Amino acid sequence: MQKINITLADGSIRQYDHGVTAMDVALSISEGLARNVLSASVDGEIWDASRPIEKDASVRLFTWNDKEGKATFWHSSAHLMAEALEALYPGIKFGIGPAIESGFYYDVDTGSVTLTPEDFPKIEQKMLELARNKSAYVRKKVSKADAIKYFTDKGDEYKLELIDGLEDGQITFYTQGNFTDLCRGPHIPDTSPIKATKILNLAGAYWRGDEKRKQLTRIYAITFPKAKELTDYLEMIEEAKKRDHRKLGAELELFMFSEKVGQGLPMWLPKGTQLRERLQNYLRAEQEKMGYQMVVTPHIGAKALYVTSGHYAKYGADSFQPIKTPKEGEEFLLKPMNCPHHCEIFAVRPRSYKELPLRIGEFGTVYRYEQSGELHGLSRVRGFTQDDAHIFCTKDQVKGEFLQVLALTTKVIKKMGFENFTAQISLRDPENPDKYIGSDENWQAAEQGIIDAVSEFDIETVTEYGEAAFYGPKLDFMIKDALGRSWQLGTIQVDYNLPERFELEYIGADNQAHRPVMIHRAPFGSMERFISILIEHTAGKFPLWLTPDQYAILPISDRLIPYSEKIKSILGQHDIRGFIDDRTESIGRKIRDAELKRVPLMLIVGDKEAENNQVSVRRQSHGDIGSMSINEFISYFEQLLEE
RNA sequence: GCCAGUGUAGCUCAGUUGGCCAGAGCAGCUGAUUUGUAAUCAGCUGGUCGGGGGUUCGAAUCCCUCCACUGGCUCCA
Repeated sequence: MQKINITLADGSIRQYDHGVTAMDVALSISEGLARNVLSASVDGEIWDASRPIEKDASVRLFTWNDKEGKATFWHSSAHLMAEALEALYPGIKFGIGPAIESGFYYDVDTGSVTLTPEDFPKIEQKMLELARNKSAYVRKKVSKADAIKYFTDKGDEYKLELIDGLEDGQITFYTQGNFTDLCRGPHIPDTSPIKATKILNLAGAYWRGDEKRKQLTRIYAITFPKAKELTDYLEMIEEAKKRDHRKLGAELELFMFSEKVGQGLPMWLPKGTQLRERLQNYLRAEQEKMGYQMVVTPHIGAKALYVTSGHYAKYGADSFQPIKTPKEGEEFLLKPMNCPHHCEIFAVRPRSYKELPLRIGEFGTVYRYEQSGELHGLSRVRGFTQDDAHIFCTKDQVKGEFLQVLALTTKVIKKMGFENFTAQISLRDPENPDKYIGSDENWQAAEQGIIDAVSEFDIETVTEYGEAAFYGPKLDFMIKDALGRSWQLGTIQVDYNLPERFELEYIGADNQAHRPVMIHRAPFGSMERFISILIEHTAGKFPLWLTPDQYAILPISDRLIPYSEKIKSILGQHDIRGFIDDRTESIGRKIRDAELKRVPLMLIVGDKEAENNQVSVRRQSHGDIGSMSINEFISYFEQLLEE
């Protein structure tokens, strides 16, 4: 028997018989490992653990603890769900059924039947019942003709369309139990590890993502190898619901919406406004240290401005339509972007190279028409404020400026308590050049500028093609919140195009006119979206420096109100802000309400404290800290502020 | 915008197959209580049941339509 060399993840090389499977390899290492292997990669390609390896290869084994192992597990679960659906709803047709970040979905055409959440338990039961059969996932190569015949007989036009796009000789089917699917694989060895399952929700999804085509029913679900993991997952979902910024925003009176004002138009209540302005003040101060200058521009601009910038051609039809002056009929647009205004500020007078880089910042409120179905709390709205700035610089300065923005952004994100973040480099889609404006040379220069700058900065990056803005490539910051969910935050964009469109120039040292480069950047992205993420990340327990009320003084009885006022005034002199709960309520009640309002520090004052010039300190979600003098409290506070 | 779902008091929710003046808790108001580390007690106020139209002797309940919200899809300068 011919032998082949298998290189394992730890770099060791072992010899096996020709045709060995990853499962055999695992078994040769340990039985426990073999039990847990879900899939493998062979020379970087994800394979079934049961697929024979026919040449020297480097093999990695994936279990539930690997991202790849989970993906295989969920993909196989999608097939299991499909089998269950076919058993319960004969004639059902299938679109695609991939694994996603948490779980999987299958797009199905149920014909005349409409699925509802009441159907979920029976689908779940059927899945578990089928899983217990320990059906193997069997891979089979099929010819294109046979594949077409199979799905023609079955009457599944979606699969036929998928097959149409595949090459003969590359088509594989997978069968488990009574269900056969067109599938590239890989799959887990058999259905038995699928021990817990939950159908999560239903949604409409266009076939192949095309809104002109038929809408299928997308069934989202998740499965686990252990029942406990499902319970934990469902608890996490519950926790996420509790932290939902729409719920907390209303409870903490941060912001509101009103039907009368209009969809997607948030209004900031006093507490939310405090929070937001504190964030802005912080960012403004950081930016001013870095040489930014603030400006203010109007909320509307002449239509011609956006024709010049190219935004009108690109988005005009899908925007709020122009408003007109009553007599002259001149057209103005609600400002969807600040950059054209800032370009005009640059052009206010001839600029010298000595002024560059010129960093123009604005907390600019913009209005964008978002489709009604897109609106979501504060994270997707029609009127929002960007923490925007545009840096006008020379080509030689781009890298340095980009690095400065990277430094600013990471500093700000860390200050907000996010530890876990990565950068996504968003480049052009090489297959769709028409989506973009500007010359190839400019794009190349801009893309290379980003890549060069980021390579010098210590940050984990991923590159995505087709995610660039229409006028230039971007670097987007992705953060992970306390529940492990990913969010896109701020962005940095290098732009050679707008300066050209606005014919911006500066006079160089050579006394010649040159075109500046523009960097667009917004560390938070928008105040609205950022605050929505911050609320969910902190569950409403904002950092002490940022929170609207830092303390609540809770007098035990009404006669302690004068003493409470004295404390409040002393704390005010130290820039410590808060309020007195002067209601005639029990102390238990006042504590409960302050806890629910997420007030970080509660100062309970009774006769004892008043006699000794003390306060009894209680920390939100920590409990009783003990009594201390007012000065001691101030140092305690300042110490907490440092943390 | 599309698919599915939801819409009862400021909030959370009850309201059997259509049938007396639509209910509760919390919040609010009034009064009493002056309280020691997560809800003091009592009374009261509050709803054209999302808007409009229809079916019916009778609609919160059934139908149509519009609006908003929720979960997705598509989109995101």
